[in-house]
Amino acid sequence: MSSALIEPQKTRPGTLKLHPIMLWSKLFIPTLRETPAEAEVASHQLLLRAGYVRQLAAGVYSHLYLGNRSLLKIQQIIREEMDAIGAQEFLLPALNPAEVWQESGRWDVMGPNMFRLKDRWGRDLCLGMTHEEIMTAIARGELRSYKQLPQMWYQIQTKFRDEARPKSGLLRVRQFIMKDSYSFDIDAAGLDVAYQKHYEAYRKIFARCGVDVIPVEADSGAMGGSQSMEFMVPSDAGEDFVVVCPACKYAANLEKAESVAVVPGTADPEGDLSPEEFHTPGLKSIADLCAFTGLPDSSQMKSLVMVAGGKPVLALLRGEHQLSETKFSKAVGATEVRPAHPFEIVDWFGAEPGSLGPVGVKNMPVVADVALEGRKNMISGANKTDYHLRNVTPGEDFQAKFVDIRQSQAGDGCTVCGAALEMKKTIEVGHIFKLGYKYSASMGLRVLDEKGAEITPIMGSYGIGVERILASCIEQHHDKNGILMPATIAPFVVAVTPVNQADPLQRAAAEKIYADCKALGIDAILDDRDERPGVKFKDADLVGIPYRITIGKKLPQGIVEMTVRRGGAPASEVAVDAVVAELKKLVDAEVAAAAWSGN
RNA sequence: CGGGGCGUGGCUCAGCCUGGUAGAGCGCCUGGUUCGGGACCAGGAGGCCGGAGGUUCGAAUCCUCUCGCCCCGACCA
Repeated sequence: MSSALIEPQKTRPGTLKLHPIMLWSKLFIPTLRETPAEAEVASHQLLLRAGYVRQLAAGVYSHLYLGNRSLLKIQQIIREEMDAIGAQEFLLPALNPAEVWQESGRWDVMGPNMFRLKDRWGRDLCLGMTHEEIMTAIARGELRSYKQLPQMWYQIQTKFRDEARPKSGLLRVRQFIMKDSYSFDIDAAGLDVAYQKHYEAYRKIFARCGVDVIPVEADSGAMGGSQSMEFMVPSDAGEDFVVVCPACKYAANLEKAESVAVVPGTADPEGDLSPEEFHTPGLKSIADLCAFTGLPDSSQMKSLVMVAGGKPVLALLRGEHQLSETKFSKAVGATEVRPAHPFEIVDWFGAEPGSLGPVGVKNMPVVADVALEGRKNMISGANKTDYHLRNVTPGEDFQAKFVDIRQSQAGDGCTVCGAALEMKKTIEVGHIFKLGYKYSASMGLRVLDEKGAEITPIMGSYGIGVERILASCIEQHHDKNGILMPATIAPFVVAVTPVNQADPLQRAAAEKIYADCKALGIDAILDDRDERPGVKFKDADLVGIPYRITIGKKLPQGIVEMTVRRGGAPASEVAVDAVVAELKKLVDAEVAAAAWSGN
């Protein structure tokens, strides 16, 4: 083996080399033939089998050499795009004193999700879940004048969250790498610019990493934020639902999605009828009533008793619809919302759950979903155990505030174009958020404007889950043989594989090809292991190396093979002298194709 | 936090019901034969059966407690 190969390459000042030795035989790449029993989702299984990660504890993973190489490449892409919009990279402490979190009020709000600890003096500390407080603390100490704004600061580092239930490998963990950036602007217009810049940077980042994302409108929560968008990767391994319109661009988080309910299955009975009680012994569910009355669930009125801010509210929906707690809490202006306990219901209604309805309710507000507006002569509970009413007409037989409190469902009409909406399971990989003044106001960040008046800067925060990009990329791109990494974030771009390591000609050719790849900046690994070719091919496929140059039988005729992992096309024969140039062309084309081309 | 499942060499698992000297395949080490999609033969190393307590002459196996991991649900700035 030529010793030149294992000597560190000369490094120009200021450039960063990941590792000088790229000989497979020298690297720690512990691939597994069998799938470890604890792994359920594809990305988790493959990350383990391909030797990218090992688990240390529930939701805590070690990133081994290959995993770290991919993560570093992802981080580098993020870094480039963040720098391109003028953001500045910081490195912040993971260990935070309680005080800053108490100032913002989140010491209490975060509850058991925050890792907390005490130092030797008994002082409270926590491990940072996110860095709004720290960034704001820096800003308020240093920013004095409008002339210093806007600012965009970011960091790529480990954050902690004591998840109640870590799961799905790297998809939901307790310690993770996150890119978070924070913007400080003089006014809302400035924030709009920072937000838009991040939106575009994020599109570029995800495109370059080879993950297909759907940007969706998201709920900004009870934090007073005005606008928020999530970047979602469609995948069955995900746990967030997103509503998308196949016809127009509409897409929204399920919590927030608006839609038009489908037309009821049966037209309402005509006429100005009065409510009429009927006996329904033991019938409690909507399904029971459908069977009993012979009317579809869309003719039933569902009554849910909620407790909002400590006070009862009656929520009404069409029988087949689900309540959106997010929309409901917004509708009633309460942050804390929960279903009522059965004993409370009996107390307030004098009837058991299953026989409730809006008629005659005086002791609480009634909020009805808009899908009930204009309906008439429906079925509802009678507020008398085992009795229901027919011919109940909203607005006549009871008064209610009509608001959209319904969770959208697949098949609903798009509010923009009317097409039938689809529902997708997704993984959240990024979130951009107009924070407003929450942190700057509570933590006392103020600068002077041009008139010398004190003003509070407006903030935004923008996060990306780095491991989630890796995991969701694998979720989207894998086959029976292993991971199908894009060249942009694969741990290595090409595996140079001599079939017979004992053949000095093959070895020499492989070393030359390897060296030529390095010279052209192609991240190569030379599989110099004294293994049977099948083992090398299987490993290269499993690990997700996008290109392979195989040096074998036809070398004496000056021919080697090039295999493209994605697409499953058969290997092509290429002249030895041309193969690296050919590879370079393919890689460049792939990288160029991954760039975001705009909307 | 509720419900379920599982802890036995590095990995996948058998053995447990019916207590009696801890097994297989893969991987690993040595030698040999092989060498284009996870080779074959021979030899070998490696396990306080998650932990603690109990029952018993005797516990991987039965009982109690505990810890850990996975899945479903609740939760998720």
